Amino acid sequence: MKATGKPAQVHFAYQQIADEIEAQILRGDLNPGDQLPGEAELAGQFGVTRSTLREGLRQLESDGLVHRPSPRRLEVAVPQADQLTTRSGRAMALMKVTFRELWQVTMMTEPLAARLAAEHGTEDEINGLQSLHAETVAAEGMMKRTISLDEDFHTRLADMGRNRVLGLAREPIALLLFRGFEQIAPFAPKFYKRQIEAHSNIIAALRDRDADRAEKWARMHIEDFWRGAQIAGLEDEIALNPRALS
Amino acid sequence: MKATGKPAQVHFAYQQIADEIEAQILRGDLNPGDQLPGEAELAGQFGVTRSTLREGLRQLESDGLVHRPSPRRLEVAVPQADQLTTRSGRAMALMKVTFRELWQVTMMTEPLAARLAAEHGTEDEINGLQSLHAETVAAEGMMKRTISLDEDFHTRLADMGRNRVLGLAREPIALLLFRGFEQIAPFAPKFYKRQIEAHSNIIAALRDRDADRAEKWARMHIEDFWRGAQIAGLEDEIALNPRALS
DNA sequence: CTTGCATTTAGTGTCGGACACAAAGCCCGT
DNA sequence: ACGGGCTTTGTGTCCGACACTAAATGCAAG
Repeated sequence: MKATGKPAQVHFAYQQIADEIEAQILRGDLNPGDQLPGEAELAGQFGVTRSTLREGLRQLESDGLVHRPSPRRLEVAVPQADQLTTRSGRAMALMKVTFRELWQVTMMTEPLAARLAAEHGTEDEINGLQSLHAETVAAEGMMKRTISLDEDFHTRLADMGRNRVLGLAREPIALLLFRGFEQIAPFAPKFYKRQIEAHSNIIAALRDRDADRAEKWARMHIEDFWRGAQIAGLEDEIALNPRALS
Repeated sequence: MKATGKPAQVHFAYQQIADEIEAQILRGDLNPGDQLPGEAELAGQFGVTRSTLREGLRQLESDGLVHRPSPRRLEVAVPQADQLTTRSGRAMALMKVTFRELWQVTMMTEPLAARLAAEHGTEDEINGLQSLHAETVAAEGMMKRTISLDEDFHTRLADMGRNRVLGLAREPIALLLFRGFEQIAPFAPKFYKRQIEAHSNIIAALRDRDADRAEKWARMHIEDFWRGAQIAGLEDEIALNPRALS
């Protein structure tokens, strides 16, 4: 039976500072884009030295709650996905998650992304996807380029669904999984073609606003990927490549 | 076209320190549990002052890569979920995501969690879930307690599936969504009973190792939740309560 | 020789002051 | 009015210092 909020250990000054500013941001007293006073002034406000205050700021900065557009300006940051993506990616890397775990989840996220994209994607976005797909076709056989384009394709597809929660959740997972293509491509060269087929079918389904078909093809696409992983014997291999993050 | 790794801006000493130690951890030169030297020694190693080094440490600490079990001991941390959960939760809060977005994703994660739990959960875990469920039944009508127990139920269910990726991805989302029960309960008192029914059916399915049935009941459970949200008119409301995080 | 307590010691958290360097603002001569 | 040089302001880094506490050590009693 734990209470709602737990202030817990707050002896340390730098921690209190970070917590206080964080609270102000969450509470809405400070809004993304707002500029904060200089370090000297802030330090004065909180009654600590600059050194101490700076430690608190570092923490907020690395939490992505504030950032410095120029060294001169310290402002409240708008949370950005890639920030979280690296964090989760690192965590999963350290946890040594397997391809199986990544795949099980991706089997849900990508079909959902495709479905939502079919429902909400605009004409322009579909056209953008189409031209991206053209690049992919042209890059057949070029592994690294294909991976990069594939990541891009799926990320854009997810963005089209107008669901930021899905975008946030799937990005780090999909990234890690798709990167595994590097290890399966040598075993299954024909997967280039199957990927191209799947992508173009997804695009066609989007054009028809056929959510079911989009979802189905996305599912088949990811299933295909799994077959490749099986051929390469990766099912329970650890999915990284720590230096892939850096 | 972006290259793979981008070291980018690294003029700042504290940043370089954080990056270097992070790299050592990711690379495996430092493993979770390893103790690091004292600040003075580290500062000497990197050729900076303690103040500067400390700023780097703060950053690593807030990244969850190192932590202090006692103020005296600084060691490489094992990445823990709740760390990421607060981060993502905060991000979604600031993004002002809607219940709809949360629900759409949860409609995928919880059924998958139930399915995997049916496949991999141990007898002990199922019993644990059962007694948790008993508490929930006893708490019928007590909103806050019910919410807390519900969160716990679903988290445990997810843990049973032996998929850490799913656990990581769903936790912050489910937390935010379920907390919305606080706003729907007043409108739909009968949902206490429906929740109890769903949970006990899920448990029964787990006992029978019936993945399909477990998945189905989980889906119905979340659908029910959505109906409640509709009754309360929350569909496109912002899902928080910033102080729910604290 | 082991155990319990007091003491030393090492290390963290915080302070205050200081300086170089860069950007933002200001001033002035043409 | 305008551009270039000067001043101001603020960050990044350094240095030295001190209180407080937890770990290590030494000492005394069993």
